Amino acid sequence: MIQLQNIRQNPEEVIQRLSIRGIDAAETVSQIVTKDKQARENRTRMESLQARSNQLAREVGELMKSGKREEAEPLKQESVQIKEELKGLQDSVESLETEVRELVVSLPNTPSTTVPTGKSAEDNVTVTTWGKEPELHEGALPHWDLATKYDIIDFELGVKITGAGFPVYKGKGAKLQRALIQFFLNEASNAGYLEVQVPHMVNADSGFGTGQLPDKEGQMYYMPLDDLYMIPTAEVPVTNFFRDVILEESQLPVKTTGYTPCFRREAGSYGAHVRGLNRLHQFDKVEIVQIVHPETSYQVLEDMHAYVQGLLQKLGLHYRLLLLCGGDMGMASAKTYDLEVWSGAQQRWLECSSVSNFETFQTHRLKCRFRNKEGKTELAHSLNGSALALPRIVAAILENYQTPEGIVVPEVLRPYCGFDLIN
RNA sequence: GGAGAGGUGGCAGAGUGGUCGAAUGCGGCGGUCUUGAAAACCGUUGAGGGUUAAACCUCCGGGGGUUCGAAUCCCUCCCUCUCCGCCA
Repeated sequence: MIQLQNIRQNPEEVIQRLSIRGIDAAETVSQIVTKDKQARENRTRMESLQARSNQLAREVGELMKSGKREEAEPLKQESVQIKEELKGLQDSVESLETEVRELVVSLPNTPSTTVPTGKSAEDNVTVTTWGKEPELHEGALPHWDLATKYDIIDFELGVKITGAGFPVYKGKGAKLQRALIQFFLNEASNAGYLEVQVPHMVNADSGFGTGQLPDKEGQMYYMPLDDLYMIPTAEVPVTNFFRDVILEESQLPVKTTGYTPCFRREAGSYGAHVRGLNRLHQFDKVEIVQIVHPETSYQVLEDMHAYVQGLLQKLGLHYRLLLLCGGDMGMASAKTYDLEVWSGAQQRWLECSSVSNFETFQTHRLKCRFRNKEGKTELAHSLNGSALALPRIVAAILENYQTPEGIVVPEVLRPYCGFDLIN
């Protein structure tokens, strides 16, 4: 969440920054400022009463010790009175602070000044495009037909055992999937990320820490019996490693990578563009996460999308890099790049990675700090990116590498697959 | 699922209802000593809020209660560990 201190000190700037997202936060911000001021005034009074109360208790203690029970009586009386007064004050401070907190939590992150203003995907900026459209042979098929033709992904079987959006990968389809995971993890390790395996369910605290809760509750599968959520991305468990952690400055940056399946309810997103692997309830993804010094986070953001581009290039997939406009970014992000891979048979771009700098939005919620040179604790910055999300990569590989003889496996994956053609 | 134990500062581990934010040990940091290091010794070392700086306030799993005063007593919830059962 945004730091209250920022709102307090620069309300105008916060409003201005949020306008990059196309939202008008003036009303919310002014409410926050007003209520915060009130809360602080009440808190000051409350604390001076508490100080008096503590002092009285000490004095009573002294008197009791030295046997002067009678002399303690008037002090006790005063203490009881203070307690009466305190009760109301405490309630008001608590409710005011809760209101302030809820308002602050409801605000999305303030975008970086380098983020283009805009409301929807149409205002995103294409930064670079790499490679070119593959020339497909006559009768080229979309990946869902290829999946059936070569019997490598069984959507119907998934429907039977679970439901729509839970495909079953079979044979070379399953092996291709495994090869990609292996390839991505190895690349990440080589780039200095610590590989981890994490739980696929998280508690509510973790969901809050990375920004999924309370706002995106409906996007996660929830198990009420145990009060746990299926992870929508490895970002959630991995970033929460650093909840309530104070790092030494010398430990930064902390780089972590993990493969997990991701579970998303995708409520209300059924339609023409969700066929095949385009949008699933369960999919595989390798994620990279970094906790960094605030001064370096924007450089790291550039490094991270460059790293992801490297993966796509090694796979030989035509892609483009987008700088998201304010309105198309997730609420926790200060700046996001998306990578979209070209889907040859569908003739459209598919998002396969999203790389974001959250600045202190997550670390503030997580209380993830580091000790700076002055020896004071300071919020770190967090970033993450998909490296990569598998289904759309699989879709692109199947479609773009198809030939009349079968689907050619990209060179770099052959050692992992153990075959070079799907036929 | 059954039975029991426990949740205190980075870790370990004390704590009689009354200067306890909390003994002690380890670790960390600074220093003395040393050519250097180790050892030894001395000092220092939780977080958040607040203040120019202090004062001061909050926090001993969460929430509620008793009391002038709660880490300590009561209620409640959560979590962890051990044993048994079941099981990959």
